[in-house]
Amino acid sequence: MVFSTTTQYALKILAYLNENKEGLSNAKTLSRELDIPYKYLTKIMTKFTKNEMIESIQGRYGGFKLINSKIITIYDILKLCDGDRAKDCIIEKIECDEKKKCHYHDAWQKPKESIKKDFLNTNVKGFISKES
Amino acid sequence: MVFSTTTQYALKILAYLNENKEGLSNAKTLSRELDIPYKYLTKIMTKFTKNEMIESIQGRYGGFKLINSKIITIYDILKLCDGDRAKDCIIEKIECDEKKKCHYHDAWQKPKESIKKDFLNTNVKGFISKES
DNA sequence: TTCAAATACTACTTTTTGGTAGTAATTAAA
DNA sequence: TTTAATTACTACCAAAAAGTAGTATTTGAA
Ligand code: SF4
Ligand code: SF4
Repeated sequence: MVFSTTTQYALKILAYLNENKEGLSNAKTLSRELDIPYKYLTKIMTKFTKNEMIESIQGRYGGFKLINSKIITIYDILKLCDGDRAKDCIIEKIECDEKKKCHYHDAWQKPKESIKKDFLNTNVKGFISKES
Repeated sequence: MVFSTTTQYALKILAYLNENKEGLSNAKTLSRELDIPYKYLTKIMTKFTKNEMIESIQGRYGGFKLINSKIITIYDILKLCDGDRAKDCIIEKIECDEKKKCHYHDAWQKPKESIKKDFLNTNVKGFISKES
């Protein structure tokens, strides 16, 4: 179980933007402060912007900031960064239900629930759970 | 959060060997039954054998089987398959303690505990927890 | 209107992971 | 002792992720 480099970068970035809610953060600063390669960072930022995860202001004195009204969960980030790889199940058999479950299914349930509830399904800004 | 292809293969293999505790399972069968590329599988198996995770019998009528006395946890598999990538923390800041923790630390605790206790730290053969 | 500093875009290179190919070594039954 | 089926070894190839380079576009202040 692994968090991809890109996901780790993304989480760091969002945490930073959350700290700096009021102002704009520019790529140069983010790169320096978070120790992320500048060019790689800008690539990620553009993707975020396109997916309306954050807002970008172009031109001189531009930068990035969180969209105040928007709830972003860690799961949203995983999906965006890792795409298909971010799945709920370890083994990924095509057919499985209660009757025909794999060796790991039961052991996987508790961690899975905890991940979804406490971790994935919470807002990045301050961690207020989306539901329940 | 992602389980690498190799880890997924490994888990499937160990589950299969566990089903077939009595006999030997050979690479050809494992490859066919678990839908894992034959050559890639044999590569993994050799690594497992070298790390004494399983036992291999060479030559005709050979194959692989679990070592009865041995406890293998899912975490052992992760470490073997993913090496350095398998970590306990998402963000991997170098310096962090209770006083200086990152944005995600608290939200990460519960899932982390559950993963370690219920999932990672349990024996692959039937999931008897190693400790507590 | 000019210009400097910022994001956006396109294309490439490097590193890591996943997968293949071919051959050598091992083994037990015939 | 021969042989066929098996694991082990070495080397390579392909695909994906991570990182880099250069240029175009945008923007607000001077
Ligand atoms: S039985 Fe459960 S753990 Fe196993 S493959 Fe299906 S969903 Fe995943
Ligand atoms: S504070 Fe906790 S979650 Fe954050 S980097 Fe450190 S150990 Fe990881």
